[in-house]
Amino acid sequence: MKKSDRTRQMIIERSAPIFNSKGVAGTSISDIMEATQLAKGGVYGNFSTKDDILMATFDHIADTLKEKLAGVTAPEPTIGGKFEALFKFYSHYPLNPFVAGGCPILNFGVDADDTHPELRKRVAKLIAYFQERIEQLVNAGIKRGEFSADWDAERFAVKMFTMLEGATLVSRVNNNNKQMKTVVSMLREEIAQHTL
Amino acid sequence: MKKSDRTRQMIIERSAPIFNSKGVAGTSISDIMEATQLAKGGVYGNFSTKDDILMATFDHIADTLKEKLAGVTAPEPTIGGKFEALFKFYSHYPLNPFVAGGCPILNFGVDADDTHPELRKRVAKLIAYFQERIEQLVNAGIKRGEFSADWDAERFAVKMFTMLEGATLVSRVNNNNKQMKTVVSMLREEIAQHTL
DNA sequence: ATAAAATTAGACCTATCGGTCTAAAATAAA
DNA sequence: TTTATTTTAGACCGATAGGTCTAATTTTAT
Repeated sequence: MKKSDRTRQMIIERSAPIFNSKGVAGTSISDIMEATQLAKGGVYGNFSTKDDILMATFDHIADTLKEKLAGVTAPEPTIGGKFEALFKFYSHYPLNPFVAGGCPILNFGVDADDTHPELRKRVAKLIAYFQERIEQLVNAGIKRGEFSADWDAERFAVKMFTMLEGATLVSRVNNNNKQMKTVVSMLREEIAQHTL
Repeated sequence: MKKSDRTRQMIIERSAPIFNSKGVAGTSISDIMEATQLAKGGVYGNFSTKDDILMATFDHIADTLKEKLAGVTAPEPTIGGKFEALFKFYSHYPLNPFVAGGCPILNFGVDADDTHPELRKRVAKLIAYFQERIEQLVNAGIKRGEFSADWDAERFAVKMFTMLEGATLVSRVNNNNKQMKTVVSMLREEIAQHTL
């Protein structure tokens, strides 16, 4: 592996928490220079524009999110267990996110919707990915005989995802995980109602 | 009323959609100069800093939101009717918000949580206000005999608020109200389940 | 109508923005 | 180890950022 590949990756990793905390417009190249301990030439030798860094960073964050959440559910043998693992994790997610600054879907989604069509599309794809995973989980649970067959997986995916994102917003603004815990407990109930 | 009061108000009103769309860091004084057709002196004669404009603008947006939502529910005599009016309204809210740029709670909340403690607190107050209003609505419905007495108003307020905010995020990122409509239909069901 | 007060235009200030470029330094190939 | 290549530092660029200040204009009160 070439040196520049490692440097590129280092820049991406250190830019992630900055973009995620301060937003796209709020993040400057000098923020990135400081975080990476590189001079301007070091940064622009690996990326052509700030937007180039942004997009590469978002893609990296998206991959990280997918991996980490897969890691949360993977050890559990049952679908119910996988949901429970997700809930345990989400209970403290708003104040302990993977990437400093909170949920990247929330942050980049809000940032991009009026200002950056290409980024907006990538956030949309990431949302679709997570909602599909929830849906697949429910359907797998039905097939395995854990959940009742009449449960509407798509609607539950929408409910769970919107509640978790909304609770992340509220919990971060309140600097307090209380409402996320309330949301998780309600989602748990809903799963229990459909568990055979 | 003094001239400066009117000018101040005009600056606030025209700054609102800019801050709400482009974010705090993404909004420049020259954006505000262009929107108000004022020169620099005209802006800084009425506000001392950009942050001063921001805070006054947020307070104005908060008042607008409270008034507009009160206006949606006011004409309905029953609590069920008030919820139904809210749902009708929210069904197309993400792509037709009061203030251009989407839901200010979402936008300013995400913007402020890591960067602006004072603004963060004001967003928290606004969230609390809306959640309390939902709670009061449920409790009023119980007292009026519309809803079953065992319904937990506080938990429903958290569920409804987080779902609506999450659905606003998703709908704006998708540029499509579909998931908001799904969320509204699920909230309708939940209300129906508690309606006597 | 006039004088006093409030308001505004716009030149100006320094700092920082994103980005370019070249010479030096570090790396990789021979 | 020498050479060719890649990578980096940092001076430099024009544009724009937020903010100040003064002279001129507009409002308001008399």
